Amino acid sequence: MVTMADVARRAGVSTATVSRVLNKPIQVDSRTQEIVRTVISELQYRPNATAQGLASRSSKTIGVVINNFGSAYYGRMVDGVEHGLQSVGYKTIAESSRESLDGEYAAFNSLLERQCEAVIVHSDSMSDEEVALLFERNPKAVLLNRLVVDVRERCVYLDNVKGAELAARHLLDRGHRKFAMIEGPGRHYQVRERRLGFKNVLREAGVEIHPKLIASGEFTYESGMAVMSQLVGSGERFTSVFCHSDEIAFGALNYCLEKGIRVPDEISIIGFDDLRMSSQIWPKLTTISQPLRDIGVAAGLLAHKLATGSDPDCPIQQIFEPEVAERDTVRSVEP
Amino acid sequence: MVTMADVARRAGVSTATVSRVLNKPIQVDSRTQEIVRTVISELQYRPNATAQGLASRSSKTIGVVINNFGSAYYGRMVDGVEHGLQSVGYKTIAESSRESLDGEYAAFNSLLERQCEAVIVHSDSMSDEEVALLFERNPKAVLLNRLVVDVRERCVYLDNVKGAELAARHLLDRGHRKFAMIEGPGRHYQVRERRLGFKNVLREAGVEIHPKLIASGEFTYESGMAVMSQLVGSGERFTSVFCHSDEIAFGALNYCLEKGIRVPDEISIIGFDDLRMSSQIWPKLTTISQPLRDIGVAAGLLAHKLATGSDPDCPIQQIFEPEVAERDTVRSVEP
DNA sequence: ATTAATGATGTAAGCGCATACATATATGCT
DNA sequence: AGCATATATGTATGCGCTTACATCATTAAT
Repeated sequence: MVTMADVARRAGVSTATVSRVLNKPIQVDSRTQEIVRTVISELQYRPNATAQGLASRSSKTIGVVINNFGSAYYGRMVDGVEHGLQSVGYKTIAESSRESLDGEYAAFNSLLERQCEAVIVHSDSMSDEEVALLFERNPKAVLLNRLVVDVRERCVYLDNVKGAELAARHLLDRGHRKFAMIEGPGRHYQVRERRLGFKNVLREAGVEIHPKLIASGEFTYESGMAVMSQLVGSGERFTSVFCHSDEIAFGALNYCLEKGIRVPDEISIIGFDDLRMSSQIWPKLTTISQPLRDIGVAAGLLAHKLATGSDPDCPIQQIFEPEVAERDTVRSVEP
Repeated sequence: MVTMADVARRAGVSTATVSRVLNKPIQVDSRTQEIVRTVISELQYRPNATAQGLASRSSKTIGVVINNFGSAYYGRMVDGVEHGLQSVGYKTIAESSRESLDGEYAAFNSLLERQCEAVIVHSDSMSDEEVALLFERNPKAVLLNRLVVDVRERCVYLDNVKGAELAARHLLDRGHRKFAMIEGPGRHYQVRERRLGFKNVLREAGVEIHPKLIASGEFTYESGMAVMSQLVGSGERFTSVFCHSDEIAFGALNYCLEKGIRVPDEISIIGFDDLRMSSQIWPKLTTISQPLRDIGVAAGLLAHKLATGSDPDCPIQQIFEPEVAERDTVRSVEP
């Protein structure tokens, strides 16, 4: 490994000067700068970021913990985080929790040990109380796509209640009165919010949803399929179903198509997330869209702000608004 | 920040002892171990991985450069890498190239500066020569899901030629004789391999493919749609189309469905990749499946082997075999 | 010409840790 | 009791870098 000392020796200067041409070039004479630069490239010198971090007590990196890398949902957000951070000269380290509570803590700690100056957490397994406690202990933490009121100033998230309200109104406006809902697992905070928003609107509209037509499963295709089958077999009739995620909606949709139930003619389906695939299937899924990448960017910038204490030029958006992506799986019915 | 010295002082031992209870606990008396451990948790001490890395000259981390985080294709592999490395006590840092050649070099260098002991590269933009040169200069590099013969001992990849051959035979066996092919961008090595494999089989079978029915675009849904439209409009008839990726196939499929062309009744479609979505759409896409996650795991282990020089228990698989995922977009025709 | 200010560079300390080596204590053996 | 060995701990150096401070050479101001 070629070190700064090697460069310094060969260039006939001190290591301090080498360090300066790398970090504060204004302070050094342009001629010596040039010498040092050529030596650097001759020797293929590469600064040791580890040593830089130790010496400068700043790693210029921010961590993010996600559930896994395999799903595009997390990927889009990490993409955004990296993009936002890059614009301010910071690096990103993503670590996955492997879908477990312990994993979330482990990843969080690991990122702190790696000297991340702040860490962004997408927690699916912690309770609100656990999040609040963790954040109280760690002031340099940002919560990704979730709201915990005790630490709301460090949350960047979609308004899930509003998203579910949009879904409900969308169906209501198109004449639907017989609803079903496929929820995600109750431990997820999004599930509680989306349930709330959906029911709010129905209540206001004076429409009932039959208890048998609310069922829950995992946030997966397979689960969506299974739960849809259960709903259809329940004996209760419904003209539309609100799925808590697009993955669930894909499963529900495919169940229908396989069973010859026409969508949207017999049953309308509306999802939540607006994954890229949602507009690439047939029929195209009507869903609630959330700007995952933008949310990631904002989280990155907020984390950077916490890390550096610097105030950015423009305020950082923390609450993002969902929209209805109106496509082909919802039709109008006679009320 | 609480350091080792703080712990040592409070526990009444030297820093060396603290370091030992963390790294080689066998060497220290169980009673002092306990004391140190309680002090550690009292003080909430967290070892500084940066300093550890500097002092031990080993970061125990391996880097991986991918095109982006937003697509599940890369995500699956990163997932595998992380999984494989975790099993040997190594960490992963993924960095994206933002889809550019410069980005690939930048990410590679950045990972080296961050003291990764090896780096795994998924390069879409470098030529074979560029890869070979880079790898010659950097012995601790692994090429992900691509073969460059000059450095074949450091490649972990799918046999793309065979994959395309499988696709061709699958169609041939079902009576198809009029083929079309939608290629990805020619700069990608996979494209060259897949084209080769497909043509190989057709040639052996003595079947011609009309030049007008070979078209290329990007590895995207939109491009697949556009190119399919072009193919259909070409005037040449065909009963089946081989798409170089599932994304392309999704586009082709949706073009057909929107235009009322029945799949597979009028046109059969076969893809390549077997993304998770491929079995979650309707009709389910027949495609060539590649074990992305396993490929990632293997790449991680190979990188670890290069980094440590240690030989793993079992040999590391470098060539992975594709399979036909037979589903609902290919039908048999009368020859 | 003298002094002060400015600019360019060097000196040296120290970031938090691992580890080779030295030391001290306990154990086993004859 | 005396020695060799094993076990437990401490001492001190250095990993590669940044940076406060010191030094020296120029230049501007008086």
